[in-house]
Amino acid sequence: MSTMQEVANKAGVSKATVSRVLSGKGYVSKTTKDRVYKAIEDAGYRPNLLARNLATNKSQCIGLVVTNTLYNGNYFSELISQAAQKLEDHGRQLILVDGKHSAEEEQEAIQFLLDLQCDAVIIYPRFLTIDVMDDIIEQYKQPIMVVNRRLRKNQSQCICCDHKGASFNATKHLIEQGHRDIAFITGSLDSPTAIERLSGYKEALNQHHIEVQDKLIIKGKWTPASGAAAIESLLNNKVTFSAVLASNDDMAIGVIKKLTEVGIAIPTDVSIIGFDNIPTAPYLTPSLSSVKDPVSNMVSEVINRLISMLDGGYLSKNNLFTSELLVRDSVAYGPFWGK
Amino acid sequence: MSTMQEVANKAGVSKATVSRVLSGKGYVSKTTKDRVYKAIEDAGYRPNLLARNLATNKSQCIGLVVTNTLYNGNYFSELISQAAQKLEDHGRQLILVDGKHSAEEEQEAIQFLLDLQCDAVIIYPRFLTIDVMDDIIEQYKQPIMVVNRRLRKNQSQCICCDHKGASFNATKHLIEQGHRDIAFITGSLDSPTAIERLSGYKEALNQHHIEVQDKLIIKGKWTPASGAAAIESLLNNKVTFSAVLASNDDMAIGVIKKLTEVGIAIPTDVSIIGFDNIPTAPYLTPSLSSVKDPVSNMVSEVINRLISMLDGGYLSKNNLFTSELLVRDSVAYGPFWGK
DNA sequence: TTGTACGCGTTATCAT
DNA sequence: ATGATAACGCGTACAA
Repeated sequence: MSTMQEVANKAGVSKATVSRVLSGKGYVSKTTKDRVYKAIEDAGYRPNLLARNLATNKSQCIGLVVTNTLYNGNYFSELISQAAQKLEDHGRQLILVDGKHSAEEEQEAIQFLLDLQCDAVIIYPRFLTIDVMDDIIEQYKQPIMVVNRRLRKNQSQCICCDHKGASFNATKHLIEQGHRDIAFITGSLDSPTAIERLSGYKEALNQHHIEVQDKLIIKGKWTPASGAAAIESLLNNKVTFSAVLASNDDMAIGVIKKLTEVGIAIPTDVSIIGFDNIPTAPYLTPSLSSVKDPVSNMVSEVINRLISMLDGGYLSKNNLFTSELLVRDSVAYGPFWGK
Repeated sequence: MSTMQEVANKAGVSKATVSRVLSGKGYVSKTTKDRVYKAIEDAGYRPNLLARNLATNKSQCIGLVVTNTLYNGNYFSELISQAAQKLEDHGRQLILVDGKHSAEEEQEAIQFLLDLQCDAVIIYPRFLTIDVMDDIIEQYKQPIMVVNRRLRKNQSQCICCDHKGASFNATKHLIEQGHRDIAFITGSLDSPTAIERLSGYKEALNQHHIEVQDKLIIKGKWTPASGAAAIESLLNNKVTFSAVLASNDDMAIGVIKKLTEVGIAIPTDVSIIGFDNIPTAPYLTPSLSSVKDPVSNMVSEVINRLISMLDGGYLSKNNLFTSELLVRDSVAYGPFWGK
């Protein structure tokens, strides 16, 4: 409301002095300091951060771009709360902006944050290609980090997860349990993550000399409804399967819902594994096994690295995080893996 | 990177002309316009939003403050995605900042957004008292709207929901189903919402001349774990109950988990209702009935009203939204309400 | 149609 | 220890 100049007038000093008091830099006598504090109080003065950031070329803000198509999943809250917490530890503010639902809009969101002079930007891309991101990174002076994509040129600016290996291991686990007809529900195939998970599944089958059957591979769209639809199409086509690997937990939940609806006992007849497991998942899907995606670790690492670029200090070189297969003890439905 | 002045030099014109080209305001000849566009392209120019906002005293940004203790619930994603979507429709950017986990920090978050000169701020408060919020609202020139709290002084700046009435109705429904011993699990009692829901429960019992039994009222903390713990203590103390009203769905999920663990058949032996139901809930808790909290409607209304204050146009006076009891058809577990 | 010059609210570099 | 004053990058009356 009131400006620094007005405070200065009230206190009978100059703008410069008020600024010194506020920043704590430079000498200023005890008495005038008190006068200034009082004037600030009286005026109800608040600094205009736009002006400050413009002058200092710093903002203490770090931007995060996420597509709103992710907002509805379990994944999102984990991502956001982790990022907010971690940045809070380093005295930074997180600014989340909506990446909306296209590559263009994701790019606009990034540029908005950069134009706002955020100190750094984190991208959790969904539609943007790595080439475009590589370009953007080189175009701007602010550090930009990409989560969950393997960049081509700026490899130190990204963190990713071995989705293929994770999927391979999950499939291998099912095979070792004796399964041969394993249905696979893909994510949206315009997503690299979905592709990697599919290829891990295929590779595991190949390595165990089990034929990859096209009819066992159904396209999903990450949502519970698409998981349910996928399993329904399998049933309608009378495809035989004894296990399901769904490309994320939401779809696995849809699968469980559909199977129970038609009277198929989950643990006895079919084994199911999902992906992306987050902390609250055990409550939502008590006996669904899942491959934990290391979001938290990745976000944490990304932020550590950004802070180190801004402040100096921390350094690490871990670019690739691994997933962990969580086989849950069954609770409500009996043992999942007991054949 | 490069400034408007540099673009102007490249194009052989003045800053003002570049500015005119960018804003589309004022006359500028076709030929120079083209020269300027080319210069902008060549320079890779991007406007500095800090400077622009400082000069215009507008930002096209609307801030939202939410405690990160909410980030992990289902509620949050619904809230955020709704807000982002709605603001997108009006050409505004949503900026989410972390309200962290105390009244002071919530207040700091608000002031941060205001200091950033956001055009308006939306608060979904968790710890802040209405008195403090009333003060803040009067202190700043930017419009501030509060969701889910009934302000004392600035009643037109808030939107809320009749939690008490909703809880009353849910309880009444259980009573009409023949239940007499209805356990109630509260939310964190430092939350007004939790208090209102508790009082609705009590009032419904009173109105039906059913004694309020203290041993049936257990304190929870909104989390699934606390719901499970609550039900466990009831069982340990051999308290008789035939229905459970949990103050949110997360706790209800914990209740279901615990009951199934100890071998109590949910639908046959006990009826359960939760609160806050969000769109994806049917997949998470297929047969849990729930009282739908009208978050979407409230957020939508708040944003409509803000936009109208900023742009003019829309007007509405609906300050109080009502909840709706959703009794689900059971799917996996048999009929919930069949006694 | 275009250019000049000032203001936005700070910080920071000089003198004093 | 304090006060002018020049940046910061942009918008905008006003003049030309």
